[in-house]
Amino acid sequence: MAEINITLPDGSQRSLEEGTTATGLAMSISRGLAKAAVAAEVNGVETDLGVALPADATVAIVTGDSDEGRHILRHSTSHVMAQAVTQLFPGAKFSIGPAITDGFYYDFDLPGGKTFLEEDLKAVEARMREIIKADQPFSRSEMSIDEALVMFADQPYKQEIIERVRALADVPLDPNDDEASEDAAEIAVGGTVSVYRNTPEFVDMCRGPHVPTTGKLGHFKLMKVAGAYWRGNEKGPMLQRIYGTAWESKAALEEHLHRLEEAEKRDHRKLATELDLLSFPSELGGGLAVWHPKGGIIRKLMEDYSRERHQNGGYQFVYTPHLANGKLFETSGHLAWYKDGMYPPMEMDNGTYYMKPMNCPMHCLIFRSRQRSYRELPLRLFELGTVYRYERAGTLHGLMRIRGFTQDDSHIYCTEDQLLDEIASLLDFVLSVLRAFGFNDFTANLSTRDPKKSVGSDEIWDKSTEALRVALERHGLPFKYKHGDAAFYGPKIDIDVRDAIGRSWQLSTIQCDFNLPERFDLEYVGNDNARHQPIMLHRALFGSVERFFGVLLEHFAGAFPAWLAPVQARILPVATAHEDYAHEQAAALRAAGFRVDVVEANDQLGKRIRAAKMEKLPYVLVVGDDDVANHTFGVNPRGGEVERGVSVEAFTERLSAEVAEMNPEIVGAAIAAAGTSAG
RNA sequence: GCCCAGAUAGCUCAGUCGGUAGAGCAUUUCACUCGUAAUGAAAAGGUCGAGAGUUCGAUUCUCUCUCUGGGCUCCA
Repeated sequence: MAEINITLPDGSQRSLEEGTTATGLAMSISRGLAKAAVAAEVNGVETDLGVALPADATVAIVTGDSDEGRHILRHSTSHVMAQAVTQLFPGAKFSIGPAITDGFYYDFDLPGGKTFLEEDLKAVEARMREIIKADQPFSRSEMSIDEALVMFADQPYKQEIIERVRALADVPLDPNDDEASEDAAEIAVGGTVSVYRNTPEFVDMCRGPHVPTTGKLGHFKLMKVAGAYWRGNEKGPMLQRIYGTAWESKAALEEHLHRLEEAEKRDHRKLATELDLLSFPSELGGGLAVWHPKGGIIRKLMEDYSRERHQNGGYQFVYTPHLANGKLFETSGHLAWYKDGMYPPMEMDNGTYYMKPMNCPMHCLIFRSRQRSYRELPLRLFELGTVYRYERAGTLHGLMRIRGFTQDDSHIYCTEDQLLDEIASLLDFVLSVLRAFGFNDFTANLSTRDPKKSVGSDEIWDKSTEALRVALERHGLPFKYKHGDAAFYGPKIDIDVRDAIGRSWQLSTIQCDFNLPERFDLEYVGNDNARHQPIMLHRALFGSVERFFGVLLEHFAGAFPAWLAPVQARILPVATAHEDYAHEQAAALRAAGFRVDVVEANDQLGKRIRAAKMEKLPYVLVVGDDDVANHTFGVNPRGGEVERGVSVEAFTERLSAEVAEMNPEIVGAAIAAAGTSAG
């Protein structure tokens, strides 16, 4: 019997009998590995375990607990779901069923326009478990495009995908290019179509690989049903999408479900209600919020901090109205590009007015209000500008997607020579402000031109994209490209931050704009006494104050750091006799610049402490006989141990330090104030 | 905008197979004055999201609208 040589990922070599499969290889290494294996990587290509290994190949066994392995488990589970659905709902048409983050989905079109109900999901899940128990093989075969069309004669969505394969057969596939290529790349291998058959009745087109048998699967849960457009096309048919999650073990599945519960607990909409921060009265209309006092104070602190930093950063403060004549947005081009996203026009005596959907055109008017010199550049205009956008009803989501919101918006006008330095220092500024709010993990995206949705010459786009790239590299911030993701007027850098439970949020943005200066005829007089067009940068750090607040709320799970907490300390007198002392100390702390309240002894102490803990206050101060006698507090910090007999001065200092730690610049003032009045 | 599911007291929810509703917490009052996560009692609190239809009668069934949730699409 001939032998073949296999190289393992660690570089070691093995001799195996010719015809040995990846499963055989895994078995020869260890039984445990064979059990955990879901696929193999042969010479860098993911392959089914059951394929005979070629000679002199480098082979890695893919196990279910790796990212690639989970991807295969999930995708295989989606096939099982499609089989279950076609069995339970004869005549069901199915389209695509990819693996996604944490799970998978499959899109279906049920006969007679039927939709899945909650009970249907349970039935599908039960049938899936039967299929898994039956340990059906996933057997691969390849066929020509014409054969595939016959095989899927009653599956119109599959037919459409096969036709795409045909159309793209001579074109090299670029999975990044568009969705069509992506589908085609999934199933096409060199002009043929590969399919996987589970039973004589059920076969699905797929490039693979898959687990060898359905018995390898099982740690899954169907999560929800949702509508989804075929091929993502709003004008196309609406399919029924079932989402599921799948993992390599029961423990991993449970951990995932637990994470979802934790995320739900810190949902900003839930916390906003529980902590009395803000609400969305239905009387106001969708996507519009009112801020209650406790949410209001946090917002004020965020805005104050932002203003302070901008003032120190060389920005100048401007204010602009919420309404403008439509001609302004015609000039800016926004009316042409985003009319559908703007509130309907108001006809008035001398024209048609619109709520402003952004601040930039007005800032351009400020720039243009008089002749500008190069000596003024870079000119940085800053405004907490409230804008109104008619977000489509189905897209609204708490504070994250809202119809009236406030941007911490700035427009920077500079010369071409200044551009790189300006962007690089802007990156420092952005990250420094984000760090003050407790974020430490950043990644950047560089969005490039979408030729179908953009204005301006290639030269200008190339130049500005290059400027952003160089600035990112010079700054050393790692970044990824998002091709075609830019706004119509120029490329942009987005900053994603990771929150306390690992979720990523897109917050800050820096955008290059060669378009508005042109449209508004902006110019400055250079040192050559000639007129030049400035370059314009748009940037926002929070993005929207509302959204940033929502992200903070979820990041801290409502337990705001001391500098942002609506109430920093609550004093609880043990009994009525200690109320005077409690009020005196509260007044002193307030005079020192802290936010402190008192809850009198009408309820039992334990109950009042519980209430304060539910409000997630940083400090609860209990005062009784000892404290009145010794000028002390019983300090009960959030998440810490109770300390009795802490002197008033020591506590004041501690709170000052804590506030200052998070926010060095603003809180300096509070420390100074505490130093003078607490002594 | 599209698909699906919802809307009952300030909050979280139960309930009415069609006969106008109930709990816990919160609120108010009274008693208790207490040293670190729920003292007891009482009261008050609802056009059962809005409008229309069916019906002797609608919070309940039907339709429309508004708002909300999960997705899709979109996101200057």
